[in-house]
Amino acid sequence: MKNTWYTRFINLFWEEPPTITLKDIAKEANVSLMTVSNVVNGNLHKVSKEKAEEIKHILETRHYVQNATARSLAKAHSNIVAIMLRNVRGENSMSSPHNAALLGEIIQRLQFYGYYAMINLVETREDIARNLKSWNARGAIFLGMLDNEIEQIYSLSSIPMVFIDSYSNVRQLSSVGIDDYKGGALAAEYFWEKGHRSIAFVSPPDYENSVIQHRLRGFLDTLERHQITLTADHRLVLESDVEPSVVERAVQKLASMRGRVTAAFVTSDQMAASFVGGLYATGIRVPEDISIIGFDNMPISRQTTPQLTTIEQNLSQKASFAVDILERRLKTPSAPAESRILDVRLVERASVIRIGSNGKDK
Amino acid sequence: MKNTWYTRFINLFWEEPPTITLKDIAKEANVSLMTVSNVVNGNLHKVSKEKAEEIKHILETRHYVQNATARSLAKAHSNIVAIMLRNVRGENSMSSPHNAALLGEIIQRLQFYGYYAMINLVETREDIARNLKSWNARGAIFLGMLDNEIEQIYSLSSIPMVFIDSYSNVRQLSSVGIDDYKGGALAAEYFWEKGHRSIAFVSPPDYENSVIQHRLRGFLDTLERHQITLTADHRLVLESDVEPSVVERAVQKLASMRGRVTAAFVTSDQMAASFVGGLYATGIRVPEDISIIGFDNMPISRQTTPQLTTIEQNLSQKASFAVDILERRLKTPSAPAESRILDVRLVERASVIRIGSNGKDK
DNA sequence: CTGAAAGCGCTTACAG
DNA sequence: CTGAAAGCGCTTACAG
Repeated sequence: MKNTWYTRFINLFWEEPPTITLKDIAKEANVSLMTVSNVVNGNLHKVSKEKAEEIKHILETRHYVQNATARSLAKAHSNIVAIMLRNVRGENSMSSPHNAALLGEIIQRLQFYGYYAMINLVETREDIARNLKSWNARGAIFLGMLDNEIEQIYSLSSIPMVFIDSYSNVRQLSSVGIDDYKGGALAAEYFWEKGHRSIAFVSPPDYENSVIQHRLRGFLDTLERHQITLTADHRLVLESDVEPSVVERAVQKLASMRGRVTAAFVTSDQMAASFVGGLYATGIRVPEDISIIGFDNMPISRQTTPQLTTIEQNLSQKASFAVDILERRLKTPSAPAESRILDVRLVERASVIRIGSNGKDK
Repeated sequence: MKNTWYTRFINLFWEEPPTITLKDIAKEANVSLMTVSNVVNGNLHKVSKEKAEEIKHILETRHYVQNATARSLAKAHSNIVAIMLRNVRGENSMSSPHNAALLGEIIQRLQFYGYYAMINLVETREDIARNLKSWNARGAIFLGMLDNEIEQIYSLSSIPMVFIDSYSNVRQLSSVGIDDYKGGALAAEYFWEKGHRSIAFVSPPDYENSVIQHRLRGFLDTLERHQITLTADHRLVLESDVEPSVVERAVQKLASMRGRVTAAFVTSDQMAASFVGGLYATGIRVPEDISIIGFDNMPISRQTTPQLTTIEQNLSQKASFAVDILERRLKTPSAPAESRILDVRLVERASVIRIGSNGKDK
């Protein structure tokens, strides 16, 4: 916007607080713009001590705030880290406590390093492309992208990226995830030990190489080792894990399997909690009639009655590892890709009961 | 970054996908940069139809993405809407399902209008000042700011702002909130009808003119009309509503009041759910021993056993009203400040029991 | 309908 | 240690 005579005129009445620029500070300090810039950016070895002090003082009294858009344009990159979260139209992916808490931790850590967090709820590949480029983001963090999307994403931009909860065959991928296979295995083994032989698996669709697929494999492999097979009708697939009506329907389905099924592994605490409540409403008690194991160890797993036995993962660690890896790659462009797989463990609470080997009694 | 001979040289090996600019497109289309700019920005009445089509085609095949930092610098404002969320150091304010779901809805609606959402977890006033200015944000949405902060925030910048869940005496304030007073009153009235006379109020601190204070007032006024007073020890204050240990301590406190208290109004479902689970663990049954009313009507209120009677508020409406008000003020700068207070209602479920007027029996 | 000029507020690269 | 020049990719304001 040019500073024409009439914009000045209007400002007289509008009382817009004037924007302070490097130039203003330079004039006031009787130095060049570059010297002020050096002070602002901490290149103090390029400025004499006295001048630096004086300039710092003026910067403070004038409440100078750097114009991030100008800086980004000149440097060809910004201090923005784009966070890409898959969103299904009409749903709210942040109503998942897992996603929400993870995002919160990520943003906090990003801010700690001085980055700005721009959140993009993405539905299409075009969304990703646009968001990745338009703000010259310094780096990007992806949540829950699928294998087949990752290669495409890589070709879109060469800024450092970290993928959370993604499996991929792409080499040189920086990623943070958990041992989903083990999580599934742990649940299966625990059910087995407690005498369960007829078990259900409840989850969103197990897309190729997805988190869910790995949990399912760990679960199936372990059951198989114990000569148990999971029949097709014991596999409940929820198209949405946040839509109440979808979850409710699955609860009814499981309720109808009473007697034929003694236990169910539900791949999130959020869903598992709905199952506990929902089953109770239909007269089925957890764990007396059906035992349940959840996933995540979110606060909600302690708010149900009975409290949920669940697979624990460390969310805040997942978040900080992701940001730390990104930060290393941003600081030193030659830094290699890093991947971290966090461990999981089973937290024993009250939603699983021991039954006789005939699959009926306590 | 200047395009010197050696940066070109390096690029030869780096294979950075080249950034396409207006200039590149202009050259390819044999028109001036301005004509391309007009097409990109939809000022089609300034361009002949044939040229427009041709340029559009080139834009597409070249995957042109506008450089938002350059645009923002030239226009003196960006398409970013800053979302300010109060955060307490060491806690994660997004682990509150209410905040998380609200944020998700806001971001979705912001994206619908073509804005970018930058999330700022703010701890100090300096955080707000910096975040408000540095990106030339087009507008800002504040969550849960207190009365005494709002005036200061106003003086920081004159971009359009909308406050969610804030009470303030500042005139010309655009805000969206709910009828907190009524929410408190509804809970008190319901307890009264069900025969409860000795009631507790559980919440975070009731800062001056805060959401909590208004709920408390509605609650107290209603009890008073029925000649009931809430004694000081029946007022449980939680310094944090997300820290499990803090909530746990409050649960113990309420448990110790068994017999002296027959009901408790807990100002969020999240906390209320912890109370239901926590009390059960100490052998106190809800609602038989203590009745509970929550607030928000979040999914969790249906996942507890018993399901929570709660005060419902419409989160997605709160979010879209906030964004819509902001959008109107952005489109037409002369648009007046708007405030909306959403209604609340009591959702009756199973966490409150009727007791005899002597305060003991069913 | 089209375009050349100046400017947004900063940084890089270089000369003193 | 300091600063004048050129440039980042766009827009505004204006002349044709």
